[in-house]
Amino acid sequence: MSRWKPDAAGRLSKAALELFVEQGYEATTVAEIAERAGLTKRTFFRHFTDKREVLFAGTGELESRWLAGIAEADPDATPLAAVCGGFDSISEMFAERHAFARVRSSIVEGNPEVKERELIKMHRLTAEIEDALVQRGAPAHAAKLAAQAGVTVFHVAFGRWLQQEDGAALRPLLDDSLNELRSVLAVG
Amino acid sequence: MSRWKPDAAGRLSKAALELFVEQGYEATTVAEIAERAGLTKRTFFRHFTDKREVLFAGTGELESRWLAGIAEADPDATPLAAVCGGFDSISEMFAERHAFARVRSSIVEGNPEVKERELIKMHRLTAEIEDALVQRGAPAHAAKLAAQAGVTVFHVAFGRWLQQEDGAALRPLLDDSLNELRSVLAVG
DNA sequence: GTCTATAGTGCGATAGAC
DNA sequence: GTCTATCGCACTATAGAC
Repeated sequence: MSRWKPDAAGRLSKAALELFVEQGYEATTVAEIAERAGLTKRTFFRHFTDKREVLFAGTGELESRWLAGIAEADPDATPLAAVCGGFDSISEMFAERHAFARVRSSIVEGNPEVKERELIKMHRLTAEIEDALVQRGAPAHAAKLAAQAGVTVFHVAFGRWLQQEDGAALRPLLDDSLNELRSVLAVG
Repeated sequence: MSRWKPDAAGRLSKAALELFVEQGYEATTVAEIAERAGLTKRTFFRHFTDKREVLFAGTGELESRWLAGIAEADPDATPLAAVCGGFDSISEMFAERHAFARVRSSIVEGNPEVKERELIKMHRLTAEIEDALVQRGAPAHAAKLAAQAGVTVFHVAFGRWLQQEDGAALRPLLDDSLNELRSVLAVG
């Protein structure tokens, strides 16, 4: 039996989301979040660099799944095919988190400073995908464009998934989104 | 004869860029910028909401040219064609600013807080392009994807243009970038 | 932990243009 | 007289140095 309850970071994230819903993001202090999680403010800052960051606890998993998907793609696959290689795994990851994702999204969209952080995270993710493609031997330009296209496809599909009332699968929306991007580019 | 020298904002921008090159962004104070422009700190903040913003004085022109290009596009043009409608005007705008753009870019890339602001500006621009496409009657999804594709194309082309030592035209790079995006999406 | 420098704000005064 | 761009000064908040 360990001395502390497990998953301090998870408990902090959960407490934070609850409080943000109850009283709003700005009105919630780090001390309150820590208290609800049965921890101290100091411990909060050991796990998260700042208050915004508690809303990005899951970001690392998206990134690692996506990059793993690229790493596992057929070495002969095109850059775009490699980028899409992680879509199955990503969709699985979100399968049980639809309600959570909707709540989280409403907080992010409602707070410009959190939204900013999200933009930066997405930008970093794009850069890492690009790097991974270059590692696979993709030409620099193709890597940049494929990475950006993949993130756009994800972003659009994810937005549509969030708009759904029910938690239907993300996976088909990713394919739809990719096909729509293709047809948008095909004409004109 | 008016009481003040004209173009206070322009003088502030110029002074700021010079000082950022000479001593770095962080090491330069707003008071120094104002002094070099023959103005006071208080006046600086009448023209720019904060220190970062002085590096985005030209952003509005890019935006207005791009949106004007969309507005002037053939009503029957596809969303993507409309998005590309402003490329001529945008290329002209940068024709005489290659050296300036390279210097500015080095400052933006070297300062995370400025880079953040740039990401946000790009995001807003994308949203405005999307809105303009919706105004033209484009379906919501197509508008979002075409806007994002257009900004990606611009971003990639602009990056390549900045890397050039000489100030060759931006225009052909935009076409190249669009064609590369098409071929990246065509396969895989 | 304290101190300092700087970002950024509020507000009244000024000196013209109209 | 009003309007506008600027100045000047006192202020707060905070990040970084020490």
